[in-house]
Amino acid sequence: MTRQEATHTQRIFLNRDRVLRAAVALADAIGIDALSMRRLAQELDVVPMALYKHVANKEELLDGMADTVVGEIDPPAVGSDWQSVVRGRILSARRALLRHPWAARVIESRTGPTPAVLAYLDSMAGSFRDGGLSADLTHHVMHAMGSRLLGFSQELFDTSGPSGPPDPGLAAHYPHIAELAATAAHEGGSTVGGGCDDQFEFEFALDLLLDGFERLRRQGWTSTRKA
Amino acid sequence: MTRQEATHTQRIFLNRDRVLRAAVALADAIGIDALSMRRLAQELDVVPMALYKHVANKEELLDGMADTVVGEIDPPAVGSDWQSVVRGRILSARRALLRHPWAARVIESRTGPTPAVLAYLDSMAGSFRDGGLSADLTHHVMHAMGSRLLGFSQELFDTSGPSGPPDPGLAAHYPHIAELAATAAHEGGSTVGGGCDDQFEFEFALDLLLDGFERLRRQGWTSTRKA
DNA sequence: ACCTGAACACCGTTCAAGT
DNA sequence: ACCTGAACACCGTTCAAGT
Repeated sequence: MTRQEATHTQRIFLNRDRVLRAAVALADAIGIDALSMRRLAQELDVVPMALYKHVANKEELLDGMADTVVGEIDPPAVGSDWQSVVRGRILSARRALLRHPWAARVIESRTGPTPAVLAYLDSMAGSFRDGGLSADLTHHVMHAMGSRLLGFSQELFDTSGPSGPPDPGLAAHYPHIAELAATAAHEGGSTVGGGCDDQFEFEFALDLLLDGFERLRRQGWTSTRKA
Repeated sequence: MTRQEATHTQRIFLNRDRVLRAAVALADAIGIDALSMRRLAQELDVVPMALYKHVANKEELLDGMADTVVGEIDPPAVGSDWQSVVRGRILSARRALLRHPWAARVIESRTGPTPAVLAYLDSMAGSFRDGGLSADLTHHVMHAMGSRLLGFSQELFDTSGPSGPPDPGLAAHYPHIAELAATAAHEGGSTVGGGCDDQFEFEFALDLLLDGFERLRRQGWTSTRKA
């Protein structure tokens, strides 16, 4: 079959990469809950079962989508102190997650780490070790960071959406929360309903942790449990 | 209809509480993925549509299940320093989540905070304020804690399951991770495959954060952004 | 080798009807 | 008032068949 015939009949062969990239784009467009094998097949002008030649099942599709997003994280910077390297990489991971709002939930739902996640975590562990943290401390530091290593905000609820005017009943039932909300409104400066500055909160928590780790490193901290 | 007749015909009327308690018990038993409206109805010896008189839809059922678990968290201790109060409450929340392994995912999937979560967060904010943290600092501290306030481990993957023997190929591809795994194996003392001490890692991260907050409080920290 | 069609065993939810 | 039965519009996935 010549290229012209292929173009004419619109028979472009599927492959794993095309499936994954279409899945990522579709999830970006319609949300992860609306992404079904059937809907994805429709997007690729193909019958649902055609997908199963390139992906064992939906879980494997989600694995591939997670790895696609993790693959977008920038490589580590060189020639900086370890805190800058780690900080910059995590902020890059956060930007990747913000580009694909469904990605955090998908990564979290994987039962085990995918190859790209393992590679990323290995690289991050290397950055801590290169910065002079012991293997012992690096281990606990990686656990303490947890999903934040991949740019997860770890907030309880997505505050980025439309927050509307503050509920007048809220202050009566939840006085302390109302007080904090008022604080945010004053600080934000811009729109009152806008709520919190997610980027500020993310960096506040990140820097608090990194500073804590550096303090432990300087103290020569080791876990006190028996060997 | 007398009570005997009611007993004989097994017609026990449904109500919201009975539905929620059955849902929690069923999720504990068969896992959250297997919990469907149809399966829950079957457990209650009722036709699926009977549930919709007591719960608007499945989302509202999940809301109720989340609040049931959050309601199990112990009240705050009295007469201690703020760090002990907060720490004890969060460890209680963690125990509740460990009793209901599905709960973290369900709470996280709620689009907004449920009433029990709001009440809990308000109470926690109060504990920080009573400890002498400013409203400003308390606000950022609550964000920094995020889901950890409710006992979430925030780890990337569930390390508590059966971890099996270490993959021999892992050391070759991911040398830094292999080194950390070796550290954990030595420390754990007990079974080599057992992996990490989740409780230790949780308390390590928690105490690091609480210590950081107390340091900021002593310094009289305020967010430096314009008012 | 790669794609198709029909079917299976499920979902959450509606609607109109029963008692 | 509370529960039921049947149906609708979906799922992920199997299997045997097409080309």
